[in-house]
Order: sequence, then structure tokens, then C-alpha cells
Amino acid sequence: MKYSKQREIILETLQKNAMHPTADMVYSILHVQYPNISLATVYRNLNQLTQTGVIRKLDGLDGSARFDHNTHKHHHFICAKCHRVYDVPYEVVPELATQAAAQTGLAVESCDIIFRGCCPDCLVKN
Amino acid sequence: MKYSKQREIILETLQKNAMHPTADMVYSILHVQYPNISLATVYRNLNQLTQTGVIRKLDGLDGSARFDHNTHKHHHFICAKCHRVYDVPYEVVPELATQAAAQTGLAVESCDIIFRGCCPDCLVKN
DNA sequence: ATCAAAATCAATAATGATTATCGTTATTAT
DNA sequence: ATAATAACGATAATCATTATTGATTTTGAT
Repeated sequence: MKYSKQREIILETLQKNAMHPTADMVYSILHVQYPNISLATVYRNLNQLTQTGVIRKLDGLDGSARFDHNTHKHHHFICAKCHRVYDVPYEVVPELATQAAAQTGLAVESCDIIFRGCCPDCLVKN
Repeated sequence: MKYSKQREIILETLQKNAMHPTADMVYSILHVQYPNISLATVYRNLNQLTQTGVIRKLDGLDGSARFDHNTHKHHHFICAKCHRVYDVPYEVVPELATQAAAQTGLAVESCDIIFRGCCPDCLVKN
């Protein structure tokens, strides 16, 4: 993989904005400082970074995919009202994959957990 | 909600085909016997059935949403090779939502778990 | 059984997210 | 410095899904 300035600033954006932005959000943020960057470039590089394991792609949270610079094992919580995504530390959840594998006989390799509810911020506001 | 023949056969299709079909698959199956049914009708009714709790919509498994006639609490396993979806009984997984709520302080209301790996069928074939 | 109101339908246009294409530009190994 | 190639920007294309519209069914009251 060849170096590119664009990939670098896309990764930086993800690291600075830990709020699990969508591709479009990353584009919007970058577009301010770099008006020439293309949305296609953002998608292209987010996918590449995902494939090489530098970042993580989160599907099924919302309408569109979100991207996470934190590649350590952890899970997610999404607020039904504001749609903000929160991290749920891995330790909170037991070794589900291996447990489920043992009990079902399926060759489970991983598992994704999405918790849903109302976030503290939205609870206060209502 | 008013009765409609179309909604009835869409629900029947889901009950007969427990393989978690996509809207498009439901349409393809029905189109053989009912060439006049519209894809939009399938989407509309699958959404209605989901909203009234008759069926369940599964997001984040694959590219497109899948539908499940089984509304009992359970989780899912998707094979990385053939993309078939298997049910994982609820009992296999402990009371995650309440546990996670207690440990994170978030108002967790529910959680979806997707297990990933290779299904028995594909294991044999390789 | 009849008729109007409400819901649903089929067909299709529109939308939103994402990917593919293509001619140009930047990076890297020689 | 050059040639090979990977990446870029712009935009067209694709895919899944939703909205629109005018016609048809279903329902409930007469």
C-alpha cells in the first residue's frame, strides 16, 4: 500500500473524533480544511484501513456504517434518541464467543454485540 | 391495520422459509406464484409486520436486512462463507442487557448479538 | 347487498449509501 | 530521472430501500 496524504488525514480525523463517525461525517469534517478531497477517497481509504486492520468498521448500528479508530476488543451502545455511539469495555461482557461455540457446536470465531437504550445525556434532557 | 391478501402470503412465506430471507428473497419466492406482487409491497408489509411485532428485522448481518418470523428472544450466527444465518438459542447467552446496564451505568434496554464463523456445512466442504 | 371512507396495491420515481470507472497525479523502486 | 503503479478527484452507476400516485380492495355502516 502506497502512502497518501489523504489516507493520513482520514486516519487522523478518526483518531481525533472518537464519536464513531460515518464516512460522510469524516468527509464533512475534512472538507473544511481540505475542500478538494473527494467523498470517494474517504470511502476508499476507510475501507482500506478497515481491511488492513488499522481501524474497525461498525455495521448495523444505524442506517450507515460507522468507523472506529479503537481496534481493541470492545462492544457498543447506541442511544435510540440521539444516535450517539458509546463504547462498552470488553471486560463487561464475558467470553461469549467461546461459550456460545461450546454450547452450540458452531465454529464461532467472533461476536459483535450492540446494546440499545437511552444515553445519560438524553435521560437528563427528558 | 386492514387485512390484505398480500400481507398474509408475505407472512406465510416467512414462516415457511425459516432461513432469514431478505426482502428481495421474499419477493423472488412469491413472484413465482404471484407474478403481480410488487417489491415495494413486500418492503411495505415486512416493515409493517416488524412494527407491529409480528416478525423481527435483523440488521447488520449482511449487506441487506433479513427478516425472522421467530419473535422469541434469540440471537444469530452468520457463516462467513455461505452467509447462511443460524439461530442461537437465548439460553446460550446470559442476561447480558441487565448485566451490562449494571456495570456501565447506561440505560440498556436490549442487545443484539451476532456470532460469526464457519458453519458445519462449509466446514465439511473444505 | 350497497356504497363511501380508509387502507392497500402495483408501478415506478426518488433517495441515500456505497462502489466502480476513468483520465490525471503522486509515490516509489530502479 | 524514469517508469510502473497505486491513489486521486469527479462523477456515473449500483444497490437497498422509501416515497409518490392513481387505481383497486377491504371494511363498516346503511
